[in-house]
Amino acid sequence: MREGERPEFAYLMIDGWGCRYKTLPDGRRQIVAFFVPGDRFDVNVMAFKEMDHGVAAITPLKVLEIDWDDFDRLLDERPKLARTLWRQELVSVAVQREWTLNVGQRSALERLAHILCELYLRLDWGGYIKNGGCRFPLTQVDLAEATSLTPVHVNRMLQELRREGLIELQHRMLTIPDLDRLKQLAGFNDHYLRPGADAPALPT
Amino acid sequence: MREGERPEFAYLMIDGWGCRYKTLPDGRRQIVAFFVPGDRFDVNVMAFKEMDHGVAAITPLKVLEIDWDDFDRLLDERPKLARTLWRQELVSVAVQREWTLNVGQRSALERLAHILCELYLRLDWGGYIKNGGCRFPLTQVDLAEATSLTPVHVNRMLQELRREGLIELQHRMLTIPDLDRLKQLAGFNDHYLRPGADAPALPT
DNA sequence: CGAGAAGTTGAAGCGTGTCAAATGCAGTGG
DNA sequence: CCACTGCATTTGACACGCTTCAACTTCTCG
Repeated sequence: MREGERPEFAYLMIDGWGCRYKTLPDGRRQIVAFFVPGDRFDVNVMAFKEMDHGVAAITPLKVLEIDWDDFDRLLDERPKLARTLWRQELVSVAVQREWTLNVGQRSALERLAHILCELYLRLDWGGYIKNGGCRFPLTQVDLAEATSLTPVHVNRMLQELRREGLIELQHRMLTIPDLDRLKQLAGFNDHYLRPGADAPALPT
Repeated sequence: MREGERPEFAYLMIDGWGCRYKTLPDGRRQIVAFFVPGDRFDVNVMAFKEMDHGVAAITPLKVLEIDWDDFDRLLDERPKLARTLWRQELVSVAVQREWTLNVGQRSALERLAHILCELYLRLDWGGYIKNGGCRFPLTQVDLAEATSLTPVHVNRMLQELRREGLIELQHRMLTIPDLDRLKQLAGFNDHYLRPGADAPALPT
């Protein structure tokens, strides 16, 4: 799905790795979010006449296509659905704010550490961590576009993380031996990912 | 309102300038969003047990405080309200994505130009531009925290924008003589701010 | 009129980008 | 099974945009 397009359906991400991205007129490209397996659900709807960003698959992607009219009917039939979607979107904004902070204030090393922490936790909560490791299909170019660094520099920083024993990453497999140390380095706090089960305001 | 707190009420921004910000453990600070007069409405709700970010006033702020129970009741009574809030939040994410792009990919000069375009348009739509100018209470430090630059560098870039005749900014007043040229420089596109009145998906 | 906040200036340093080439790896066809 | 191809990763040398630090000036407001 490209920037500027008007999507024909609403989409619900079911499985696979993907990303949202934005580009500048001259081609500079920023990945602004990832989908990973295990994400509860990421609804992709159009609030605009044109998409303000693009969506790309990283691995083959399983998505649910929903007709706009059906979607609309669903919202009418299930009065609580809109609230749930709203709440979901509140989480999305929180994540996006964290990303703004990430590229804005953290050093190259911290940025990578932070993104790895986030992805790792999301995969973990979805049950995708086995023996402390997981599939990790992102290339260094992907990581570069998500962290606003050059692929060359991502490479060097990953080497440093490996040297420090903070990550093992090879052949599209990622292991994090000591997540707490990595969180520490990244200044990572999982607040922003977890809509508290105990938040009183927004019953689903 | 501080990061980590649990707000007692829901808040609706009515008037005045304010910002949302996030900080790192060592004090580095990022402004992740501004409120400006004329914004249709910005609801401040808690989706988390703790706030993932702080909110600060820049000018005196007029806000509506809403009791959580009242808010909840309101959501029940007005089935379409949740949809509206959802839609509103979709705009917020879009704006936040643009900010991620801004600090991630644009040069210092472009970043400033972009943020000025955004604020100027939002003020304009709210009817706050008179004779091509408006009150502009942000300091260079504020702009620095929003653009992830140092105040010193913001200063130099603002001078360059002035030298090029792209902005006039003094005594807390901002004028943009030729918005199109500034947009051009910034790579600005207002897609992300305007939920199309003609978007079919999300009737309010 | 005085004091603190905001804005301005210059010189020097550093984190990350740029460029260019080499190496490794996976899939494909002969 | 191996040569071939294209993409991903790695390495080194050098460049530059932005930061840092520190001092000075100008505003704002009690």
